[in-house]
Formats: sequence, structure tokens, C-alpha cells
Amino acid sequence: MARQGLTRGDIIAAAIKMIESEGLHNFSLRELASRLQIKAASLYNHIQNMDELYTEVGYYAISELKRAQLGAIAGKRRAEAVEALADAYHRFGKERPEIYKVILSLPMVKNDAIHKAGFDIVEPIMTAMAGYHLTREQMMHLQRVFRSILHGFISQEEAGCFRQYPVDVGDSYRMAVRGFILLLENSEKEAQA
Amino acid sequence: MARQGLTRGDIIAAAIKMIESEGLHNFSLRELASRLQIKAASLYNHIQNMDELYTEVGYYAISELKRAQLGAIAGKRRAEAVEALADAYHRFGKERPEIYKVILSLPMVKNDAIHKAGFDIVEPIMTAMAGYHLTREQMMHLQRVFRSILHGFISQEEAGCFRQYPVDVGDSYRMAVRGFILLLENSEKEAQA
DNA sequence: TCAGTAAACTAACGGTGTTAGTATATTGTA
DNA sequence: TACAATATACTAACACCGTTAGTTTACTGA
Repeated sequence: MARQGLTRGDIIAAAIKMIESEGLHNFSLRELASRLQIKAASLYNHIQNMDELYTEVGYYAISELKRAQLGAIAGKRRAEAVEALADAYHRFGKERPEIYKVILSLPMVKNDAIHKAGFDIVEPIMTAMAGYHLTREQMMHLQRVFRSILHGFISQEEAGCFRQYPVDVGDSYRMAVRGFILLLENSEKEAQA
Repeated sequence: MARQGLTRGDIIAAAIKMIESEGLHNFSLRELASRLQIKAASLYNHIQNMDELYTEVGYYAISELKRAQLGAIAGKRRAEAVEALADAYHRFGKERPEIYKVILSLPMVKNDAIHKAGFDIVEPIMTAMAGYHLTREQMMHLQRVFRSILHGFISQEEAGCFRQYPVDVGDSYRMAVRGFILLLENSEKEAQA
């Protein structure tokens, strides 16, 4: 048997590594087991099933994204903070596309723990907007708008949906962020009226 | 053998029906064959492989989306056209979520025909923006921004990512669209300056 | 009528996640 | 130190999946 004393953490770490290097849709429990020099069935001593493992990778991904975002906005406020946040988000999606995809495909609906982890994604956005004079309700809506813009842009860019025209994709992104800042300023005026 | 003379079209139609009713990730060639009262291997007399069938479903999905969009903006212009387009997009995503997912996961990169079909998605957007005085280059960027907002919003709503706060999701959507219209107006001013 | 084509079949391959049942190395305790 | 308990590994199998090769058979056009 030559047991090596693998832990649950080892398996999650190996899964993350494999997803990052081989791509999310080349991931399989059998190949993961093989890399750990174990049979696939043995994985079930540490995890319930693939979904659970996937969820664990999701926690990691969300915490990494949050870390990158909080780091980006530290010491900044208003437009500068929003732009830095958008940049960090974009960079994360481009530099770690497979890990980013995990976040996107997380089963938010059924899983309560994942649902709570969703607040980790929201928090940096709320912080970045704190410098604007907005109502709580406005911020709740605007947070959704911001996430929509960033997620929509990054996932379409990643999928190759932005090749119809020869204009620079980075310029398009900056325009999208500018649009959001316009909306922020406009909402601020409304709140003060 | 009791052959029933199935055509390629029959198979594509059955695939669409099955995806809509059972969900995209419950789709399988074996089950599709079973519904057609055929063995899975027989499908290969009509299609090359699953990817090709998937692509065909994609063409259908894109044409349906385009149809819905062009219908929505007919006779409208400027903000009214943009709002109608956004509504149509949103409605399509909510009413036919599985077909919408097919569009999202289309392999834009490798497949040239799919790449061309991408213009079918862009066209209604360009038409809706035609009433604004924008440069070609601005429109190319803005078209990306618009798609990002809509796609990002719909896919996150569908995934259940908007449950953190108790504010109405429809209100958030309208705010997102308003943000885009602000950007359109702002871009128009810049173009005229 | 008869050859050729098109549409179905069976059987199999290699892949997937998963479960049941079993063996054994390590660990905690008497 | 001995032994029981636990945790870690195993083998074997199941039910799926897409796909291919080779075969049979019904229909179609000359």
C-alpha cells in the first residue's frame, strides 16, 4: 500500500494545480488520483464527491479574487478605487482564467456556504463605492451593475466573442468602466436631490 | 430495421427540444437517440460528432435571438430602441435559458462559421444605436459594452448570484441599461466636440 | 431488375464518476 | 508493549458517456 498520508487539503491543492495547468474541462478525478499516485476510488476517503471538491476549489478561487481586489483598492477612493478594482478583476480573469471559470460556474443556488462566500465578492465593491454619497439601496443595485459589466466583459473576451471588429479590447474595457463611473456620479446627484 | 427515414434536420430539431426541456447539461447523444427510437451509433449517419450537432443548435439559437431583437427595435430609435433591445435580450435569457446557454458556450474561437454568426448578434445592437451621432469606432466599442452588461447581468441572475440583497433585480437591470444610455449620450457629446 | 446509396444495426473501446467490500498501515489507549 | 480502532489505501464492478468499425437491410434511380 505504501501509504503516503494524504490529507483533504493535499487533494484540494492538487485539484487547484491541475485545473490551472490543464484547464477546467480537462479535469478528472482519475487523472487527479494518478497525479497523487493513488487510485480514483481512494479519493473518496477524503471527499464526498466531485461536486464537493469543486466547491472547495471555488472557496479558494473566491478568496483569491477577494485578496486581489482588496489589495488593489487599498488607499484609494471614488473613481480611482473603482478603476483599480476593475483592473484587478480584469487581471485576475486574464491571468487565472481557469480558476476564474470555477467561480462563474459555482452552484450558487443550492449551496448555502457558497452563497455566503458570495459576499466576499461583493465586499470589495461596496468598499470601493464607499466614497460616493449613495443610499444603501443604490449601492446594492450598483454593485450588481458593476459585477455584470466586469463579468460580462471578461467572459466574452475569454470566449473570443470580441473579434468581430479591429478596435482594441482594452479601450472597450476602459469605456465600460467609464460608463459605470458616469452612472455612479449620476446616482450620487439623484441621491442628493 | 423499420427505418423511419430520419433527416439531419429531424435530429437537430430533436436536440433543440431535448436541450430546452431537459437542460443543456442533461443532454446526451444516447438519450437523444433513444427519443428518436434509434441507437446512438445511428446518429453518426447524419452528423459528424457531438460538436457539430452542438454548433447547429448554436446557429438556431443565434438566429432566434436575432429575430427577437430585430422585432423588438422595429420602429424605435435612440433610448427607446436601446431599452427595447435590452428588454428583448433579457426576456430571451429568462424564457429560454438553456438555449441562451448554448450561445454563451459556443466555440467562437476555432469555428469560422460561428464567428460569422456572431455578426448576427451585433447587428441589432448597431441598428439600435444608429440614431445616436457616433463614430464607427465608438459604436464598435459601445457594442461590446452593451453586450457585456446584458450578458453579465443575465448569466449572473440565472446562476443565482444576485441573492445577496433584497432589492428588486428588475430595478437593478433598468439601472444597468440607464447606465449604458448615459454612456451613449456622453459619447455622443464627445464625438460632436 | 438490380446496383448503389442511405439508414439502421450490433459490438466494442476507452473514458467518466461512483460504490461496495476488503486489506493494511498508523494511532491512541489500556 | 499489545491490541483495538481508525484512517488510508486497494480491487472490482456498475452505469453512464462519445465514438468507431463492420454489417445488414430498406429504399431509390437507372
